[in-house]
Amino acid sequence: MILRRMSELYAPTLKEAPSDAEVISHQLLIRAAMMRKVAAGVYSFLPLGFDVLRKVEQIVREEMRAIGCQEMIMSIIQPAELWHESGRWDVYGPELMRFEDRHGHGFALSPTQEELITALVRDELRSYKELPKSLFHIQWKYRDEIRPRFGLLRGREFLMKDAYSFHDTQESLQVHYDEMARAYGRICERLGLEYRPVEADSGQIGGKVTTEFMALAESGEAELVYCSCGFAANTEVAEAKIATQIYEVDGLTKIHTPRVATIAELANFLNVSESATVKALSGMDGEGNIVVLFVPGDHELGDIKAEKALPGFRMLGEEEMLESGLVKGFMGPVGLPNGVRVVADNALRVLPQWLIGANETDYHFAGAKPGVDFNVDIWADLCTAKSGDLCPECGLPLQDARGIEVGQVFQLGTKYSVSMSARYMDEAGAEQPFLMGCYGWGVTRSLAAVVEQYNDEYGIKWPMSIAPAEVAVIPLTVGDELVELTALRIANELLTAGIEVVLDDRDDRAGVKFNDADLIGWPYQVVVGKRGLEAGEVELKIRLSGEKRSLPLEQVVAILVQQVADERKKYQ
RNA sequence: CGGGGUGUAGCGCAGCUUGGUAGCGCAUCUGCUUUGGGAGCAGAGGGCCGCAGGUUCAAAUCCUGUCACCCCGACCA
Repeated sequence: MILRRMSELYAPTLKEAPSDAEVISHQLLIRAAMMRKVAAGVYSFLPLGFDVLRKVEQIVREEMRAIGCQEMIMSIIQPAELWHESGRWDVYGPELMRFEDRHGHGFALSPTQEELITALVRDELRSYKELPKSLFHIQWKYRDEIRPRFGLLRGREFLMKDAYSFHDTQESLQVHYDEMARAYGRICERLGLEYRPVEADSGQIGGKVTTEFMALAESGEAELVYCSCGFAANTEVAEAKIATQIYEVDGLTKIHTPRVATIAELANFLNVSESATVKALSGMDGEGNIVVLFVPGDHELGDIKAEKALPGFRMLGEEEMLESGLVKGFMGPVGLPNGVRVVADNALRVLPQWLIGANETDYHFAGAKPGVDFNVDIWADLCTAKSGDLCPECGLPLQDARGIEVGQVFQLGTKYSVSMSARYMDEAGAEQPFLMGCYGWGVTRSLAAVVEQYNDEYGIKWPMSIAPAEVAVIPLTVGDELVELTALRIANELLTAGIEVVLDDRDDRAGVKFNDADLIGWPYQVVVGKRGLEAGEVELKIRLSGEKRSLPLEQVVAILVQQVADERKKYQ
């Protein structure tokens, strides 16, 4: 190894963050000279950021290889035919970045790699004897996001590890899926991430069984609920038990509620909690039927759940509501226009009387009884879960958190192998479609997630496992030969001991070096100054804990070697 | 895509209402001083005021278009 010198390093740090950087990881990665913006959602990595990126990548690589997943690399450029074959050229939508070559042939920049890998193996992976097989690569991905934002957290270009596995039995797929999930847990731990594996929706990728790995962070775009028993799920899919309250009256009672058109107003008007009310929403299912959905008043309809219950579902606009004879703000299940279907959330099954709109402006009903005053056509799980709802597994109240999705594992089943005719020959000589799994990990995103969790007012506090260097040696008092030589000697001895060192030999004032060291986030900082040397000491600062202590000059290298070794172990 | 906002030096911003020589802080360069928490003084360089039209004697400023970037966005219950 060669000693890295700050005087030669291209690391232009900034005092101020660019005005377009909103979240802390975006601001600090720019300020600490880790990266620079190229276009909306597109970034270049500078030397420091590149080193971090490579380290994250290496951890992911090691964990994949450790479970027998083989590394390869596939092209970013994919021919349109493959996407036509899987049917996703039309389905994937504008997020797919498309282009044509000079002959007018269509191509896409890969947003994911199911098509390419399936095409790659289908002709040559032919026998059950060769299964299972698991392959991965780490490659740039392109998704033309509607609104790129939050720096690396939602970019249009991002580095991703994606792995694909091929199996002949569900048991084999399950075994590998579980191995992957455990490997993902280890990656989180080696990156120092506080995380939770959560139940999730499989979205555009398809498939049924899936788990998301969430790095906990306030800036995260995903909401999740979790329980002390270990249950955790994305609020989009969590099947929480929702408690409702009864607003009890004697028989169906019409209440005059002038200008009380919202749940908050209704609860306030009758002085009851929102959970004692029932909320109505109007929409249209995929076949064009008008539907009215009912959920507990203190809950929100979940898009994904609505889509699951009523494929093709969408909300009605105001004009459509008028045309359908629905009364905005006062909808209810009693006295709906003919042909309107009633869909209700499962939580309302146990509510014997509903407090609900009367389908008449300025009126509500109390005591509306399902099965008596009206009928429910479909019961379904419709609500987005939230804190206070009860755990579906143990019944305790759930807590909520926000998270950054850093990885997701899927059991795809035969979705792509069927659509793309990828088959093997089984023991009986019959052709069968592969059972497939796919497993994504966001490399650039997890780098940002680490910064979201490891920062303070001064800058980044890298976990040692991915810091751009383990120790920074900082000579103060420029021009003092003893200081400079001592710092150089310490740096070289550390280097010889196999430690990654950077020497801040810049001709700058102490304040500049201290501030840059904290901003960049070197885990260990060794300060060599004239004052300390006169007492035979140098100072060690540990960025993560903020601890500072003086060390005898002759012992500093030995102590650091031990400390670094201990710190490394925490991330193995 | 709809709504809102912003484009002026590498970065952060003022100037625009009321048209009249392009400004400030940081950064950069030179010199001197300074040197344990983002130095001081003196000097210097750096601008297609996003782009294209238009109005005007005159446009960073007013008008039209366009591009880029940023923020918000089912919500009737």
